[in-house]
Amino acid sequence: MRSTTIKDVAKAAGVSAATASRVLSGHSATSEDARQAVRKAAADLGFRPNAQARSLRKTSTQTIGLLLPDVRNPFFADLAHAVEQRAREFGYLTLFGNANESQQQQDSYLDVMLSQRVDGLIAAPQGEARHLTGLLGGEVPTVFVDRVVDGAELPSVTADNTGGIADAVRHLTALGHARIGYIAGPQSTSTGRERLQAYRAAVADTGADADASLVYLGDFQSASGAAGARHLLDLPNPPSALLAADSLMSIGAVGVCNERGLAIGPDLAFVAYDDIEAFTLLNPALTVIAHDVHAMGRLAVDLLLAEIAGEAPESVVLPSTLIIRGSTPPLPEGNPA
Amino acid sequence: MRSTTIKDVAKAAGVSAATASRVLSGHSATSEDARQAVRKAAADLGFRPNAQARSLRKTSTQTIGLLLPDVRNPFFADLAHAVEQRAREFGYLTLFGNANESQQQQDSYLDVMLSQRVDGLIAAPQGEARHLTGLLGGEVPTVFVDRVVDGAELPSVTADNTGGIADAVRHLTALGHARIGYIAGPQSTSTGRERLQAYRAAVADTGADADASLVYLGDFQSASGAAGARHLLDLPNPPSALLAADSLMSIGAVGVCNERGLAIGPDLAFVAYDDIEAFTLLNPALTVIAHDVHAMGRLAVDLLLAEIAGEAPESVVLPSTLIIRGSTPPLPEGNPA
DNA sequence: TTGTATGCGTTATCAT
DNA sequence: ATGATAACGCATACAA
Repeated sequence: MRSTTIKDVAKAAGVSAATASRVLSGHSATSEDARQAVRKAAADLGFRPNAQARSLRKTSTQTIGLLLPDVRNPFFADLAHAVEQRAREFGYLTLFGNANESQQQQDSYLDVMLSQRVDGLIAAPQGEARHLTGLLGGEVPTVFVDRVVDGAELPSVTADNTGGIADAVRHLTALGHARIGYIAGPQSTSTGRERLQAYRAAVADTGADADASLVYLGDFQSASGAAGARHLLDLPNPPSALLAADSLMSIGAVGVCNERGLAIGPDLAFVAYDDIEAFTLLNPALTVIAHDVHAMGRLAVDLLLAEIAGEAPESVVLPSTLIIRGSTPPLPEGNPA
Repeated sequence: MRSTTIKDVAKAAGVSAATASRVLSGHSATSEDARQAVRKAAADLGFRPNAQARSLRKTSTQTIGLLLPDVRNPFFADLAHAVEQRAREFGYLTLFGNANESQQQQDSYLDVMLSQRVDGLIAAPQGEARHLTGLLGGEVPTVFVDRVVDGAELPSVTADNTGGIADAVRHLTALGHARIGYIAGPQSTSTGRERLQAYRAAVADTGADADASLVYLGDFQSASGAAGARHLLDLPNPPSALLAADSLMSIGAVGVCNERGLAIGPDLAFVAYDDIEAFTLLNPALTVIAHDVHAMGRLAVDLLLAEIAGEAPESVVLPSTLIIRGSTPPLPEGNPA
């Protein structure tokens, strides 16, 4: 049951292991005879090189680690796809870890990936710098994607959180909304923090109501979006517009509105973060803050490869685009007071 | 820049590499003194064992491969999550591959995973038996999930495709629909084939219209769902109900209906395959054929571990459940002719 | 062009 | 309880 090794191939081909290795990796000079014999023997025996042994000898594993908080979030699923396809173009296998929005699982995956000697790491991290840097103290080239960790001086590819949220708030206040409810992401993530800060700044800037009870702290999962919507709609003086900080929380929040027979659009304006196809199917379709996820994943890989090559790539911030749809219609009752 | 090895730890602790190894893997007997010294040295140096070297020496890698056709499909994203979490419980790392609904990428990932010497493989395959078995000719314990490959005698965890589709067709005909449009999955997958066959059988069974033009062959991606809807709605004698064979094609199809101002429910009954949360947000919410994806992923891991342990686990078929929602209302115009 | 010998980092064997 | 040594499978430096 032991799998065939290069020695078996060499023996069958009547050459030394070294020659077999040379033929199979196609590097050094080999004779036509040797090539034929070795190739035939390898095919006959179904030889498959042992990647472990190879990467023990070389120093690279041709493997990158991708650490994501939640694959079930369509944004990260798309990101995973983009990263994996791009890495594949360069001959890298993507080792995928799902932290499940949990510190502990994140740390444990980080540990495993470093043990696996991935050539590089792409992570959408959470938590604090000393935590992470303790783990990956310059051990391996790393790029942050979507999220960053303050104080960790690493290249990153992120979205313009601030601009996206500001656009959304401006759009809503321009429509006449003075009380905008905000379902925030967890403050243990940079995106959660930045977006909340941007919301507060934009509210202050546009003169909308800065009532602290208009903010609900969620956790980027659907259920917390539902809880947030309930909290905000139950307020004595409920908001006339809702803004949720990611797609899953948006789904939860919209579900609650439907339950209550609140018509999104006429009764309540709604802006979602991240553009997922299903949002265009709702009636009305949701206004969203959109990003080029594909570019994000692609760039993350490119930056990582540059880093692996010894360069010091610049971080990239991708633009956010507000896509206005039916969920944020002009208010019928006229202009803001 | 070379990472610290067990020899460095041994030297710092003033013991041999063998003793250091014994302490760190906690197997054999060691003295208290040795344990303390080695642990301290390892911590000080930030020693992280090289998994490559370890699995070269042992025969296992504590790694399983998961080969999926498309992470961006919410069904497979959920499945990936379930598999990964379950594997993790048993100390296995999941090596994840996205075949992108492409034979070629599937084969290439299979090759890489076998080279990486995964201890087992969970795959939602496509294509033909000789193709796959050529690749994984008993080399590694394997379990099929969701899809199977005919002729490959391997344990599998699948859903009751036939029952799910039959329920849906019966439900629609009971409502009075005689012409049911079907957007099928690719016939290179077992699920695509089984579901189409089930549709045909159920149509014959219930006496609905067996017009071959009511079937459109899609590819499990959103765009083909849209194309299918257009094709079917443009028929001279269009169907009064639509059934799509997966969630992404459902999304594409619903988009087309919206574009055309066709009201799902009143104007056109709709049943989607797979229950994704966003479907409950539509107005009306979609009737779906649902499955317990989490159980599917979990079971796939359990079967695989059994196989790795040398057992011969039985295949499992999970039930399908028809969840009736607003997209398939009773027809106002009375009973079928 | 080819073979021999050595080492990658770890653990199992066999002494002591 | 511990140390020296060999071996896992592969790729390369060096010799021939």
